[in-house]
Amino acid sequence: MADEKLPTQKENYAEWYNQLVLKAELADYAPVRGCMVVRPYGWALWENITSWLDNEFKACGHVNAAFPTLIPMSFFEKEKEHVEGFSPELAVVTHGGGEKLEEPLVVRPTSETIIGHMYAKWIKSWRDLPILIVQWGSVLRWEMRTKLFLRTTEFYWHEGHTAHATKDEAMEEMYRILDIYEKFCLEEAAIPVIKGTKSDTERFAGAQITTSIEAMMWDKRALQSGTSHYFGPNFSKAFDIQYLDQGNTLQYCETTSWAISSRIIGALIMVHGDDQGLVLPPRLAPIQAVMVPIYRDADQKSAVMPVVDRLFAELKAAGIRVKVDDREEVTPGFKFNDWEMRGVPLRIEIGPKDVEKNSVALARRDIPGREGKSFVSQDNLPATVTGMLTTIQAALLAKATAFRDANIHDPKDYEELKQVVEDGWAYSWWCESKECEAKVKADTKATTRNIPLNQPGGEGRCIVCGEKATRKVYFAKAY
RNA sequence: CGGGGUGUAGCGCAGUUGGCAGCGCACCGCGUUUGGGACGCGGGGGCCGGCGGUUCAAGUCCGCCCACCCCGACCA
Repeated sequence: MADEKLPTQKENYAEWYNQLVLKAELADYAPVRGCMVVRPYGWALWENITSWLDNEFKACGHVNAAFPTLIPMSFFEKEKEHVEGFSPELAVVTHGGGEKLEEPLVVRPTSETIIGHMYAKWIKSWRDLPILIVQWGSVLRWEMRTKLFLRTTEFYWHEGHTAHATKDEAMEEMYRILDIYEKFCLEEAAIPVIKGTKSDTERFAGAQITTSIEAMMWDKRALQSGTSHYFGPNFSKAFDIQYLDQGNTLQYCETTSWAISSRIIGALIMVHGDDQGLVLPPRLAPIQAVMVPIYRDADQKSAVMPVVDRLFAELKAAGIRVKVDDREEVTPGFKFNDWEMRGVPLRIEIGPKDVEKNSVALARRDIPGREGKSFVSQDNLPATVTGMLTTIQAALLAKATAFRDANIHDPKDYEELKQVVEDGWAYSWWCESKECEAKVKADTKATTRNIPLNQPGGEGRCIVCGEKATRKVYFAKAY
Protein backbone atom coordinates (compact mmCIF):
# COMPACT_ATOMS: atom_id res chain seq x y z
CA MET A 1 0.00 0.00 0.00
CA ALA A 2 1.20 3.48 -0.75
CA ASP A 3 1.93 5.02 2.60
CA GLU A 4 4.11 8.02 1.80
CA LYS A 5 4.83 10.55 -0.85
CA LEU A 6 7.47 9.90 -3.46
CA PRO A 7 10.40 12.22 -3.87
CA THR A 8 9.75 14.40 -6.90
CA GLN A 9 11.37 13.47 -10.19
CA LYS A 10 13.47 16.61 -10.07
CA GLU A 11 14.64 16.07 -6.51
CA ASN A 12 15.98 12.59 -7.08
CA TYR A 13 15.05 10.75 -10.22
CA ALA A 14 16.71 7.47 -9.25
CA GLU A 15 14.99 7.40 -5.89
CA TRP A 16 11.67 8.43 -7.43
CA TYR A 17 11.97 5.43 -9.72
CA ASN A 18 12.93 2.91 -7.03
CA GLN A 19 10.24 3.95 -4.60
CA LEU A 20 7.61 4.06 -7.31
CA VAL A 21 8.31 0.49 -8.35
CA LEU A 22 8.03 -0.68 -4.74
CA LYS A 23 5.02 1.42 -3.74
CA ALA A 24 3.03 0.72 -6.87
CA GLU A 25 3.69 -2.93 -6.06
CA LEU A 26 5.13 -3.69 -9.47
CA ALA A 27 8.15 -5.50 -8.05
CA ASP A 28 10.20 -6.04 -4.93
CA TYR A 29 13.79 -6.89 -4.18
CA ALA A 30 14.53 -10.60 -4.01
CA PRO A 31 16.91 -12.11 -1.48
CA VAL A 32 19.49 -12.65 -4.21
CA ARG A 33 21.50 -9.62 -5.25
CA GLY A 34 20.26 -8.03 -8.44
CA CYS A 35 17.17 -10.17 -8.67
CA MET A 36 13.63 -8.95 -8.41
CA VAL A 37 10.27 -10.43 -7.63
CA VAL A 38 7.64 -9.28 -10.10
CA ARG A 39 4.52 -8.79 -8.03
CA PRO A 40 1.01 -9.58 -9.31
CA TYR A 41 0.30 -6.01 -10.43
CA GLY A 42 3.59 -5.85 -12.32
CA TRP A 43 3.02 -9.25 -13.83
CA ALA A 44 -0.48 -8.32 -14.95
CA LEU A 45 1.07 -5.41 -16.81
CA TRP A 46 3.67 -7.75 -18.31
CA GLU A 47 0.92 -10.16 -19.39
CA ASN A 48 -0.83 -7.38 -21.26
CA ILE A 49 2.43 -6.63 -23.03
CA THR A 50 3.20 -10.25 -23.83
CA SER A 51 -0.25 -11.20 -25.02
CA TRP A 52 -0.30 -8.39 -27.58
CA LEU A 53 3.14 -9.33 -28.88
CA ASP A 54 2.29 -13.02 -28.87
CA ASN A 55 -0.72 -12.33 -31.08
CA GLU A 56 1.32 -10.26 -33.52
CA PHE A 57 4.04 -12.89 -33.81
CA LYS A 58 1.54 -15.65 -34.40
CA ALA A 59 -0.26 -13.55 -36.98
CA CYS A 60 2.84 -13.69 -39.18
CA GLY A 61 3.58 -17.35 -38.79
CA HIS A 62 5.63 -17.64 -35.63
CA VAL A 63 5.15 -20.46 -33.16
CA ASN A 64 6.15 -20.77 -29.52
CA ALA A 65 8.44 -23.39 -28.03
CA ALA A 66 10.60 -23.90 -24.97
CA PHE A 67 14.30 -24.65 -24.75
CA PRO A 68 16.23 -25.55 -21.59
CA THR A 69 17.61 -23.07 -19.11
CA LEU A 70 20.91 -24.93 -18.90
CA ILE A 71 23.31 -24.84 -21.82
CA PRO A 72 26.59 -26.75 -22.13
CA MET A 73 29.51 -24.38 -21.64
CA SER A 74 31.14 -25.65 -24.81
CA PHE A 75 28.25 -24.27 -26.90
CA PHE A 76 29.32 -20.78 -25.97
CA GLU A 77 32.78 -21.31 -27.29
CA LYS A 78 31.62 -22.09 -30.81
CA GLU A 79 30.97 -18.52 -31.91
CA LYS A 80 33.94 -16.29 -31.16
CA GLU A 81 32.28 -12.90 -30.77
CA HIS A 82 29.37 -14.41 -28.93
CA VAL A 83 31.52 -15.98 -26.24
CA GLU A 84 33.61 -12.83 -25.90
CA GLY A 85 30.50 -10.75 -25.48
CA PHE A 86 28.80 -12.95 -22.95
CA SER A 87 31.48 -14.69 -20.91
CA PRO A 88 31.83 -11.85 -18.37
CA GLU A 89 28.20 -12.15 -17.42
CA LEU A 90 27.61 -15.88 -17.38
CA ALA A 91 26.36 -17.76 -14.34
CA VAL A 92 27.84 -21.24 -14.40
CA VAL A 93 26.54 -24.40 -12.75
CA THR A 94 29.43 -26.61 -11.70
CA HIS A 95 27.71 -29.11 -9.43
CA GLY A 96 24.63 -31.29 -9.68
CA GLY A 97 23.35 -34.05 -7.47
CA GLY A 98 26.14 -33.39 -5.04
CA GLU A 99 28.86 -34.06 -7.58
CA LYS A 100 31.06 -31.93 -9.74
CA LEU A 101 29.85 -31.93 -13.32
CA GLU A 102 32.08 -33.15 -16.09
CA GLU A 103 31.19 -30.13 -18.17
CA PRO A 104 29.99 -26.91 -16.55
CA LEU A 105 26.52 -25.72 -17.57
CA VAL A 106 25.67 -22.13 -18.29
CA VAL A 107 22.42 -20.62 -17.12
CA ARG A 108 21.23 -19.14 -20.40
CA PRO A 109 21.94 -15.47 -20.93
CA THR A 110 20.27 -15.85 -24.33
CA SER A 111 19.56 -18.96 -26.37
CA GLU A 112 21.17 -18.61 -29.78
CA THR A 113 23.57 -21.46 -29.08
CA ILE A 114 21.20 -24.11 -27.85
CA ILE A 115 18.58 -23.20 -30.41
CA GLY A 116 21.25 -23.22 -33.12
CA HIS A 117 22.23 -26.69 -32.00
CA MET A 118 18.65 -27.89 -32.30
CA TYR A 119 18.07 -26.17 -35.63
CA ALA A 120 21.07 -28.05 -37.00
CA LYS A 121 19.25 -31.26 -36.10
CA TRP A 122 15.92 -30.21 -37.49
CA ILE A 123 16.86 -28.52 -40.73
CA LYS A 124 17.80 -30.75 -43.68
CA SER A 125 16.05 -29.32 -46.69
CA TRP A 126 14.92 -25.99 -48.13
CA ARG A 127 11.43 -27.39 -47.45
CA ASP A 128 12.10 -27.08 -43.70
CA LEU A 129 12.55 -23.35 -43.97
CA PRO A 130 11.82 -20.89 -42.66
CA ILE A 131 11.74 -21.85 -39.00
CA LEU A 132 10.10 -19.15 -36.94
CA ILE A 133 10.22 -19.98 -33.24
CA VAL A 134 9.65 -17.75 -30.24
CA GLN A 135 10.59 -18.68 -26.71
CA TRP A 136 8.99 -16.91 -23.73
CA GLY A 137 10.97 -17.14 -20.55
CA SER A 138 13.70 -15.63 -18.49
CA VAL A 139 17.44 -15.39 -18.85
CA LEU A 140 20.29 -14.64 -16.48
CA ARG A 141 23.11 -12.17 -16.93
CA TRP A 142 25.52 -11.41 -14.12
CA GLU A 143 25.29 -7.65 -14.05
CA MET A 144 27.51 -5.37 -12.04
CA ARG A 145 24.95 -2.70 -11.34
CA THR A 146 21.30 -3.54 -11.28
CA LYS A 147 18.07 -1.58 -11.14
CA LEU A 148 14.55 -2.92 -10.89
CA PHE A 149 13.20 -3.78 -14.36
CA LEU A 150 15.90 -1.83 -16.21
CA ARG A 151 18.76 -4.14 -15.43
CA THR A 152 18.32 -7.19 -13.23
CA THR A 153 20.33 -10.36 -13.03
CA GLU A 154 17.38 -12.40 -14.19
CA PHE A 155 14.91 -10.81 -16.54
CA TYR A 156 11.86 -11.87 -18.52
CA TRP A 157 11.51 -11.65 -22.25
CA HIS A 158 10.69 -13.40 -25.46
CA GLU A 159 13.45 -14.34 -27.82
CA GLY A 160 12.56 -14.99 -31.41
CA HIS A 161 14.93 -17.23 -33.35
CA THR A 162 14.43 -17.71 -37.03
CA ALA A 163 16.28 -19.55 -39.76
CA HIS A 164 15.89 -18.72 -43.44
CA ALA A 165 17.18 -19.83 -46.80
CA THR A 166 18.29 -16.45 -48.04
CA LYS A 167 19.76 -13.23 -46.79
CA ASP A 168 16.82 -11.28 -48.19
CA GLU A 169 14.34 -13.33 -46.19
CA ALA A 170 16.35 -13.01 -43.01
CA MET A 171 16.76 -9.27 -43.43
CA GLU A 172 13.07 -8.95 -44.15
CA GLU A 173 12.33 -10.86 -40.94
CA MET A 174 14.59 -8.61 -38.91
CA TYR A 175 12.80 -5.51 -40.19
CA ARG A 176 9.35 -7.08 -39.91
CA ILE A 177 9.93 -7.65 -36.21
CA LEU A 178 11.37 -4.20 -35.73
CA ASP A 179 8.15 -2.83 -37.21
CA ILE A 180 6.09 -4.89 -34.80
CA TYR A 181 8.16 -3.51 -31.92
CA GLU A 182 7.62 0.01 -33.15
CA LYS A 183 3.91 -0.58 -33.50
CA PHE A 184 3.79 -1.96 -30.01
CA CYS A 185 5.55 1.05 -28.55
CA LEU A 186 3.44 3.58 -30.40
CA GLU A 187 0.02 2.00 -30.18
CA GLU A 188 0.17 0.08 -26.92
CA ALA A 189 2.85 1.67 -24.77
CA ALA A 190 2.36 5.21 -26.12
CA ILE A 191 6.12 5.54 -26.36
CA PRO A 192 7.62 7.13 -29.47
CA VAL A 193 10.69 5.26 -30.68
CA ILE A 194 13.35 5.60 -33.30
CA LYS A 195 14.14 2.61 -35.45
CA GLY A 196 17.72 2.31 -36.53
CA THR A 197 20.89 0.33 -36.91
CA LYS A 198 23.42 -0.05 -34.13
CA SER A 199 27.02 0.92 -34.68
CA ASP A 200 29.65 -1.82 -34.79
CA THR A 201 30.63 -1.22 -31.19
CA GLU A 202 27.05 -1.35 -29.97
CA ARG A 203 26.15 -4.45 -31.97
CA PHE A 204 24.99 -7.71 -30.34
CA ALA A 205 27.80 -10.19 -29.81
CA GLY A 206 27.78 -12.43 -32.88
CA ALA A 207 25.44 -10.36 -35.05
CA GLN A 208 26.20 -8.89 -38.44
CA ILE A 209 23.51 -6.26 -38.09
CA THR A 210 21.74 -5.16 -34.94
CA THR A 211 18.73 -2.92 -35.20
CA SER A 212 17.01 -1.29 -32.28
CA ILE A 213 14.22 0.94 -31.20
CA GLU A 214 15.34 3.74 -28.93
CA ALA A 215 13.13 5.73 -26.58
CA MET A 216 13.73 8.87 -24.56
CA MET A 217 13.08 8.68 -20.84
CA TRP A 218 11.85 11.54 -18.69
CA ASP A 219 15.42 12.43 -17.71
CA LYS A 220 16.30 12.51 -21.43
CA ARG A 221 18.49 9.46 -21.29
CA ALA A 222 17.97 6.87 -24.00
CA LEU A 223 16.66 3.39 -23.42
CA GLN A 224 17.12 0.63 -25.96
CA SER A 225 13.64 -0.82 -25.84
CA GLY A 226 13.87 -3.65 -28.31
CA THR A 227 16.39 -5.24 -30.62
CA SER A 228 16.31 -7.31 -33.78
CA HIS A 229 19.45 -8.96 -35.13
CA TYR A 230 20.59 -10.34 -38.44
CA PHE A 231 23.30 -12.96 -37.98
CA GLY A 232 24.01 -13.87 -41.56
CA PRO A 233 25.55 -17.36 -41.51
CA ASN A 234 27.57 -16.73 -38.29
CA PHE A 235 25.63 -19.10 -36.09
CA SER A 236 24.88 -21.49 -38.92
CA LYS A 237 28.59 -21.99 -39.48
CA ALA A 238 29.27 -22.34 -35.76
CA PHE A 239 26.47 -24.89 -35.31
CA ASP A 240 26.29 -26.47 -38.76
CA ILE A 241 22.81 -25.31 -39.60
CA GLN A 242 22.67 -26.37 -43.24
CA TYR A 243 20.05 -27.28 -45.80
CA LEU A 244 19.98 -28.70 -49.29
CA ASP A 245 18.61 -26.19 -51.75
CA GLN A 246 16.51 -26.99 -54.81
CA GLY A 247 19.69 -27.60 -56.79
CA ASN A 248 20.89 -30.23 -54.27
CA THR A 249 23.63 -27.93 -52.98
CA LEU A 250 24.38 -27.72 -49.26
CA GLN A 251 23.84 -24.15 -47.98
CA TYR A 252 24.21 -22.40 -44.67
CA CYS A 253 21.05 -20.90 -43.20
CA GLU A 254 20.64 -17.23 -42.52
CA THR A 255 19.41 -16.64 -38.97
CA THR A 256 17.94 -13.84 -36.90
CA SER A 257 17.04 -13.24 -33.31
CA TRP A 258 15.08 -10.50 -31.59
CA ALA A 259 13.78 -9.53 -28.18
CA ILE A 260 11.82 -7.19 -26.01
CA SER A 261 12.36 -7.68 -22.31
CA SER A 262 10.66 -6.75 -19.06
CA ARG A 263 12.87 -3.68 -19.25
CA ILE A 264 10.04 -2.17 -21.30
CA ILE A 265 8.18 -1.79 -18.01
CA GLY A 266 10.99 0.49 -16.88
CA ALA A 267 10.40 2.51 -20.03
CA LEU A 268 6.69 2.81 -19.30
CA ILE A 269 7.49 4.05 -15.82
CA MET A 270 10.07 6.58 -16.93
CA VAL A 271 8.31 7.90 -20.00
CA HIS A 272 4.86 8.48 -18.51
CA GLY A 273 5.34 8.61 -14.73
CA ASP A 274 4.97 11.84 -12.79
CA ASP A 275 5.44 13.08 -9.24
CA GLN A 276 2.24 11.32 -8.15
CA GLY A 277 3.52 7.98 -9.37
CA LEU A 278 2.93 5.66 -12.26
CA VAL A 279 0.89 6.65 -15.31
CA LEU A 280 -0.12 3.68 -17.41
CA PRO A 281 -1.39 3.82 -20.98
CA PRO A 282 -4.97 2.51 -20.98
CA ARG A 283 -4.26 -0.23 -23.48
CA LEU A 284 -1.73 -1.87 -21.17
CA ALA A 285 -3.11 -0.94 -17.75
CA PRO A 286 -4.18 -3.98 -15.71
CA ILE A 287 -6.92 -1.78 -14.27
CA GLN A 288 -8.22 0.81 -16.72
CA ALA A 289 -10.74 2.44 -14.42
CA VAL A 290 -11.15 2.29 -10.69
CA MET A 291 -14.46 3.11 -9.03
CA VAL A 292 -14.37 4.84 -5.66
CA PRO A 293 -17.67 4.92 -3.81
CA ILE A 294 -18.19 7.83 -1.43
CA TYR A 295 -20.56 7.89 1.51
CA ARG A 296 -20.79 9.13 5.09
CA ASP A 297 -23.11 6.68 6.75
CA ALA A 298 -25.12 3.53 6.26
CA ASP A 299 -27.97 5.36 4.56
CA GLN A 300 -25.72 6.95 2.00
CA LYS A 301 -23.88 3.70 1.52
CA SER A 302 -27.10 1.86 0.74
CA ALA A 303 -27.96 4.56 -1.78
CA VAL A 304 -24.54 4.65 -3.43
CA MET A 305 -23.52 1.01 -3.62
CA PRO A 306 -26.36 -0.24 -5.86
CA VAL A 307 -25.44 2.45 -8.38
CA VAL A 308 -21.77 1.49 -8.14
CA ASP A 309 -22.64 -2.16 -8.64
CA ARG A 310 -24.85 -1.45 -11.61
CA LEU A 311 -22.31 0.77 -13.35
CA PHE A 312 -19.53 -1.70 -12.58
CA ALA A 313 -21.51 -4.46 -14.30
CA GLU A 314 -22.14 -2.24 -17.32
CA LEU A 315 -18.48 -1.27 -17.66
CA LYS A 316 -17.31 -4.83 -17.24
CA ALA A 317 -19.79 -6.06 -19.82
CA ALA A 318 -18.38 -3.48 -22.23
CA GLY A 319 -14.93 -5.07 -21.87
CA ILE A 320 -13.40 -2.37 -19.69
CA ARG A 321 -10.93 -3.57 -17.05
CA VAL A 322 -12.62 -1.99 -14.07
CA LYS A 323 -12.32 -2.41 -10.32
CA VAL A 324 -14.38 -1.21 -7.38
CA ASP A 325 -12.35 -0.07 -4.40
CA ASP A 326 -14.77 -0.91 -1.63
CA ARG A 327 -12.28 -0.86 1.22
CA GLU A 328 -13.90 0.44 4.40
CA GLU A 329 -10.77 1.15 6.35
CA VAL A 330 -9.36 3.94 4.22
CA THR A 331 -10.89 7.24 3.15
CA PRO A 332 -11.71 8.17 -0.43
CA GLY A 333 -8.89 10.69 -0.39
CA PHE A 334 -6.45 7.96 0.43
CA LYS A 335 -7.79 5.81 -2.37
CA PHE A 336 -7.35 8.65 -4.87
CA ASN A 337 -3.68 8.88 -4.05
CA ASP A 338 -3.26 5.15 -3.87
CA TRP A 339 -4.61 4.50 -7.37
CA GLU A 340 -2.73 7.44 -8.78
CA MET A 341 0.45 5.88 -7.43
CA ARG A 342 -0.48 2.70 -9.31
CA GLY A 343 -1.11 4.56 -12.52
CA VAL A 344 -4.75 3.66 -13.15
CA PRO A 345 -5.70 5.83 -16.14
CA LEU A 346 -9.21 6.78 -15.03
CA ARG A 347 -10.94 7.15 -11.67
CA ILE A 348 -14.68 7.09 -11.33
CA GLU A 349 -16.04 8.70 -8.15
CA ILE A 350 -19.61 8.03 -7.15
CA GLY A 351 -21.17 9.72 -4.13
CA PRO A 352 -24.59 10.78 -2.85
CA LYS A 353 -24.60 13.85 -5.07
CA ASP A 354 -24.01 11.71 -8.12
CA VAL A 355 -26.80 9.35 -7.19
CA GLU A 356 -29.08 12.35 -6.95
CA LYS A 357 -27.98 13.87 -10.25
CA ASN A 358 -27.49 10.64 -12.23
CA SER A 359 -23.84 11.58 -12.68
CA VAL A 360 -20.34 10.36 -11.88
CA ALA A 361 -17.08 12.22 -11.47
CA LEU A 362 -14.28 11.17 -13.82
CA ALA A 363 -10.67 11.98 -13.02
CA ARG A 364 -7.97 11.53 -15.64
CA ARG A 365 -4.66 10.24 -14.34
CA ASP A 366 -2.70 12.00 -17.06
CA ILE A 367 -4.09 15.40 -16.05
CA PRO A 368 -3.62 15.74 -12.30
CA GLY A 369 -5.89 17.83 -10.12
CA ARG A 370 -9.02 19.75 -10.91
CA GLU A 371 -8.39 20.16 -14.64
CA GLY A 372 -8.52 16.44 -15.16
CA LYS A 373 -11.90 16.08 -13.47
CA SER A 374 -15.21 16.09 -15.25
CA PHE A 375 -18.78 15.24 -14.33
CA VAL A 376 -20.66 13.05 -16.74
CA SER A 377 -24.00 11.31 -16.94
CA GLN A 378 -24.40 7.74 -15.78
CA ASP A 379 -26.24 7.10 -19.04
CA ASN A 380 -24.00 5.40 -21.59
CA LEU A 381 -21.13 5.42 -19.14
CA PRO A 382 -19.27 2.58 -20.91
CA ALA A 383 -19.17 4.61 -24.11
CA THR A 384 -18.02 7.69 -22.23
CA VAL A 385 -15.30 5.75 -20.44
CA THR A 386 -14.13 3.98 -23.58
CA GLY A 387 -13.89 7.31 -25.35
CA MET A 388 -12.00 8.81 -22.46
CA LEU A 389 -9.53 5.94 -22.38
CA THR A 390 -8.88 6.39 -26.08
CA THR A 391 -8.32 10.09 -25.52
CA ILE A 392 -5.88 9.41 -22.69
CA GLN A 393 -3.98 6.86 -24.76
CA ALA A 394 -3.55 9.42 -27.55
CA ALA A 395 -2.67 12.21 -25.14
CA LEU A 396 0.12 10.17 -23.57
CA LEU A 397 1.71 9.45 -26.93
CA ALA A 398 1.35 13.07 -28.02
CA LYS A 399 2.91 14.34 -24.81
CA ALA A 400 5.81 11.88 -24.93
CA THR A 401 6.43 12.66 -28.61
CA ALA A 402 6.43 16.41 -28.04
CA PHE A 403 8.82 15.98 -25.13
CA ARG A 404 11.18 13.82 -27.14
CA ASP A 405 11.16 16.08 -30.16
CA ALA A 406 11.82 19.11 -28.00
CA ASN A 407 14.91 17.43 -26.60
CA ILE A 408 16.52 16.23 -29.80
CA HIS A 409 18.98 18.79 -31.11
CA ASP A 410 21.05 19.25 -34.22
CA PRO A 411 24.28 20.76 -32.90
CA LYS A 412 26.25 23.04 -35.21
CA ASP A 413 29.64 21.85 -34.09
CA TYR A 414 31.39 19.51 -31.70
CA GLU A 415 31.40 22.02 -28.84
CA GLU A 416 27.64 22.35 -29.10
CA LEU A 417 27.25 18.57 -29.27
CA LYS A 418 29.03 18.25 -25.96
CA GLN A 419 26.55 20.62 -24.36
CA VAL A 420 23.53 19.09 -26.02
CA VAL A 421 24.11 15.55 -24.80
CA GLU A 422 24.32 16.79 -21.23
CA ASP A 423 20.55 17.19 -21.30
CA GLY A 424 19.15 15.74 -24.50
CA TRP A 425 20.01 13.88 -27.68
CA ALA A 426 22.15 15.01 -30.55
CA TYR A 427 21.18 14.11 -34.11
CA SER A 428 24.32 14.55 -36.15
CA TRP A 429 26.25 13.54 -39.21
CA TRP A 430 28.82 10.91 -38.37
CA CYS A 431 31.60 9.39 -40.42
CA GLU A 432 30.91 6.00 -38.75
CA SER A 433 34.46 5.56 -37.49
CA LYS A 434 35.10 3.91 -34.15
CA GLU A 435 37.53 6.69 -33.27
CA CYS A 436 34.97 9.47 -33.48
CA GLU A 437 32.42 7.39 -31.60
CA ALA A 438 34.97 6.68 -28.86
CA LYS A 439 35.92 10.32 -28.61
CA VAL A 440 32.33 11.37 -27.99
CA LYS A 441 31.99 8.69 -25.35
CA ALA A 442 35.21 9.69 -23.64
CA ASP A 443 34.35 13.39 -23.69
CA THR A 444 30.68 13.20 -22.78
CA LYS A 445 29.69 9.64 -21.73
CA ALA A 446 27.15 9.74 -24.56
CA THR A 447 27.16 6.82 -26.99
CA THR A 448 25.73 6.34 -30.43
CA ARG A 449 22.19 5.08 -29.98
CA ASN A 450 21.37 4.16 -33.50
CA ILE A 451 21.62 5.24 -37.09
CA PRO A 452 17.97 5.82 -37.93
CA LEU A 453 16.52 3.96 -40.89
CA ASN A 454 14.81 7.17 -41.79
CA GLN A 455 17.62 9.37 -43.12
CA PRO A 456 17.41 12.93 -44.44
CA GLY A 457 19.42 11.97 -47.53
CA GLY A 458 22.33 13.82 -48.99
CA GLU A 459 25.57 14.02 -47.08
CA GLY A 460 27.29 16.13 -44.50
CA ARG A 461 30.38 16.50 -42.39
CA CYS A 462 31.09 14.31 -39.37
CA ILE A 463 30.30 16.31 -36.24
CA VAL A 464 33.50 15.04 -34.64
CA CYS A 465 36.22 14.96 -37.30
CA GLY A 466 34.70 16.92 -40.17
CA GLU A 467 35.19 14.14 -42.71
CA LYS A 468 32.51 13.28 -45.22
CA ALA A 469 29.49 11.52 -43.70
CA THR A 470 26.56 9.89 -45.47
CA ARG A 471 24.32 9.12 -42.52
CA LYS A 472 23.14 10.82 -39.36
CA VAL A 473 23.20 9.19 -35.94
CA TYR A 474 21.77 9.83 -32.49
CA PHE A 475 24.19 10.45 -29.67
CA ALA A 476 22.82 10.23 -26.12
CA LYS A 477 23.53 9.04 -22.65
CA ALA A 478 21.85 5.70 -22.22
CA TYR A 479 20.56 3.39 -19.54
C1' C B 1 36.54 -4.39 -8.84
C1' G B 2 37.43 0.99 -6.93
C1' G B 3 35.01 5.11 -3.95
C1' G B 4 31.00 6.38 -0.41
C1' G B 5 27.17 4.80 2.91
C1' U B 6 23.94 1.67 5.86
C1' G B 7 22.86 -2.77 8.86
C1' U B 8 18.29 -2.15 15.79
C1' A B 9 10.18 -4.59 15.01
C1' G B 10 7.29 -5.36 8.21
C1' C B 11 9.21 -0.07 6.67
C1' G B 12 11.77 4.55 8.29
C1' C B 13 14.79 5.73 12.28
C1' A B 14 16.60 7.12 17.70
C1' G B 15 19.45 4.83 21.31
C1' U B 16 23.93 9.66 25.83
C1' U B 17 29.89 8.34 30.06
C1' G B 18 28.74 0.55 28.47
C1' G B 19 23.61 -0.48 33.08
C1' C B 20 15.57 -3.26 31.94
C1' A B 21 15.66 -2.04 23.66
C1' G B 22 12.60 2.68 22.16
C1' C B 23 9.81 6.24 18.64
C1' G B 24 6.92 7.14 13.97
C1' C B 25 4.40 4.59 10.16
C1' A B 26 2.35 -0.11 8.97
C1' C B 27 -0.37 -4.38 11.39
C1' C B 28 -4.62 -6.37 15.02
C1' G B 29 -9.26 -4.94 18.16
C1' C B 30 -13.20 -1.32 19.44
C1' G B 31 -15.50 3.33 18.49
C1' U B 32 -16.05 7.87 15.80
C1' U B 33 -14.96 9.23 10.59
C1' U B 34 -15.32 9.15 4.81
C1' G B 35 -16.10 14.26 -2.37
C1' G B 36 -7.93 14.74 -2.18
C1' G B 37 -3.31 10.93 2.00
C1' A B 38 -8.95 10.90 9.16
C1' C B 39 -8.81 10.45 14.60
C1' G B 40 -9.12 8.41 19.70
C1' C B 41 -8.30 4.41 23.02
C1' G B 42 -6.29 -0.44 23.63
C1' G B 43 -2.89 -4.33 21.66
C1' G B 44 0.80 -7.78 19.15
C1' G B 45 5.51 -7.82 17.24
C1' G B 46 13.15 -8.01 18.45
C1' C B 47 19.08 -13.78 17.71
C1' C B 48 20.12 -5.14 17.84
C1' G B 49 23.61 -8.46 10.23
C1' G B 50 27.24 -12.70 11.78
C1' C B 51 31.54 -14.55 14.46
C1' G B 52 35.19 -13.55 17.99
C1' G B 53 37.37 -10.30 21.82
C1' U B 54 37.40 -6.60 26.17
C1' U B 55 34.08 -6.26 30.65
C1' C B 56 30.65 -7.89 36.62
C1' A B 57 27.73 -6.11 32.38
C1' A B 58 28.02 -4.82 25.04
C1' G B 59 22.93 -2.36 20.47
C1' U B 60 26.96 0.78 22.47
C1' C B 61 34.15 -0.40 22.82
C1' C B 62 37.89 -3.46 19.59
C1' G B 63 38.92 -7.04 15.45
C1' C B 64 37.38 -9.95 11.41
C1' C B 65 33.55 -11.40 8.14
C1' C B 66 28.84 -10.92 5.52
C1' A B 67 24.88 -8.40 3.18
C1' C B 68 22.48 -4.46 0.91
C1' C B 69 22.15 0.58 -1.14
C1' C B 70 24.39 4.88 -3.81
C1' C B 71 28.38 6.80 -7.29
C1' G B 72 32.08 5.08 -11.39
C1' A B 73 34.26 0.94 -15.62
C1' C B 74 30.30 -3.75 -18.97
C1' C B 75 25.07 -4.79 -20.69
C1' A B 76 18.49 -5.78 -22.92
